[in-house]
Amino acid sequence: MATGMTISRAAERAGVGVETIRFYERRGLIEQPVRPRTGGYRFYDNEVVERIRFIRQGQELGFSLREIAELLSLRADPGADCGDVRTQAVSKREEVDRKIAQLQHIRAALDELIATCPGGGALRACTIIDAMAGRRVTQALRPSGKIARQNRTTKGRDVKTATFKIDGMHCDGCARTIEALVSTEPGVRKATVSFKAREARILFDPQASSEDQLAAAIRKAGYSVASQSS
Amino acid sequence: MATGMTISRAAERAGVGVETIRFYERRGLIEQPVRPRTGGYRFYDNEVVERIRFIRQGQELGFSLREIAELLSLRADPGADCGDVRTQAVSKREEVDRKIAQLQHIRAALDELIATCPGGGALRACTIIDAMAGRRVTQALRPSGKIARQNRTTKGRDVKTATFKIDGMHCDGCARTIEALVSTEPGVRKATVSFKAREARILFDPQASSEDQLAAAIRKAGYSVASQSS
DNA sequence: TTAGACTCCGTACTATAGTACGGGGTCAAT
DNA sequence: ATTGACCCCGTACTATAGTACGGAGTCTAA
Repeated sequence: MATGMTISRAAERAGVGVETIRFYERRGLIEQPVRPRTGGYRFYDNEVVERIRFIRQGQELGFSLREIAELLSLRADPGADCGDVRTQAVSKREEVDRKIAQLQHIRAALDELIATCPGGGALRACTIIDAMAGRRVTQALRPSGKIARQNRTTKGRDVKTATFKIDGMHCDGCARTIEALVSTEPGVRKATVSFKAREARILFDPQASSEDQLAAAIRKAGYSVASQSS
Repeated sequence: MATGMTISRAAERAGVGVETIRFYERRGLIEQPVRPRTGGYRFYDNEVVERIRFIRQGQELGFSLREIAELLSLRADPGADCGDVRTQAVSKREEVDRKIAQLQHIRAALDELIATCPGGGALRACTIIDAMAGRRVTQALRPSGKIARQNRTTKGRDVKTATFKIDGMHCDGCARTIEALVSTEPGVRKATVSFKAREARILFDPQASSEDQLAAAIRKAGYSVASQSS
């Protein structure tokens, strides 16, 4: 393989600009390249291209140039203090593991979002934040319904039914989303939302909540409540 | 749970500065907080704290504020076409997968470095670059059994399963990388790569692609395909 | 040997993501 | 009512990571 290329060729191969290579050189991220004489052109080999690619990759993964420099300077030389290098490498590995775990978290949240969106998914994950929180706080109120309605025998219970006309739903998934979200409001016994009828029917305890509160909860999610009747 | 705190409390909880919150607000990353009157103090709830934490996390993982805003705006609700949100979420998930694969790659390289270091053994992997390169270049072409079967689904669409033996993978990250890359090829329905079995199983439409094309895609990434079905 | 492409170097400029400042307003406790 | 801590807003400054510029030097092929 032709080892030896000008700066522009190396830049092209690594997918960066010429100036970027010079910049990395100044920052000490890549060593001073070979040069025929002082003032002559720099010459690069594939190793440097590899190194630059690694730098870019590291940046995409959220490492700063300083951190990348640290990674690059980890070398298993005889002569360098192995224990020290090892310690550093282990701590870097921990950081990498942390990042992987966080990404897996986000990935799972996206999965949930994808499952929720096109209608059919019954989970109440409207945004990634919800989806991420949902998987931290264990599913306390799954739409299984039984547990949610368990502790109602304490007081003499009034039960009221509110019917809202809702605009802004785009699919059955939206209806499911609203159901889930309304169900988290205090005092709500049952929520049935129909996408087709553009209507929400909510069974709730008027001592724990009110039509206004429920409507506000629905509006907060970005839907508009056109009319409310009890 | 105390819902309602001043900006400094929210900043403290989220682990950022007060100015940062105002900055995110200006950038539209967090919504305008509730305020008693115009000119009054902002009031935040835990949701916002959660959101800010998510932003910071995203940054540590190499997402820009713009990208994070995109992630945050993915919501299964009105205003946006559900199909579109889904598409975006899927593409974000792909990006997350790519990052995870790269990190697993780096992780494996660090492992190698750690393993190499303290022993006085042969030090072939001196730096991470070496360790990373080492897991791409391996070249051991040895033909083994080729398995391919043609399937006809109920719709009459041709679906073929190709199984490749792959050499050169050094960790699970490599397997994820190949999966991701093969999935971008036209006509590919599903790609499953096992690091342990050194095997790729690809479900594809033979009218849109071919075994040769798929194998070429894998080779292009630096792995070697030991056997390929026809 | 000369034109044209490429490279050298230092310096200046840009984008992103905050951080700091300062003159004033708000709030809760004394 | 006053004080002191906190907050408001706009603007200015900083760090990181490049990018661009421009005049001069280098290479190479005709």
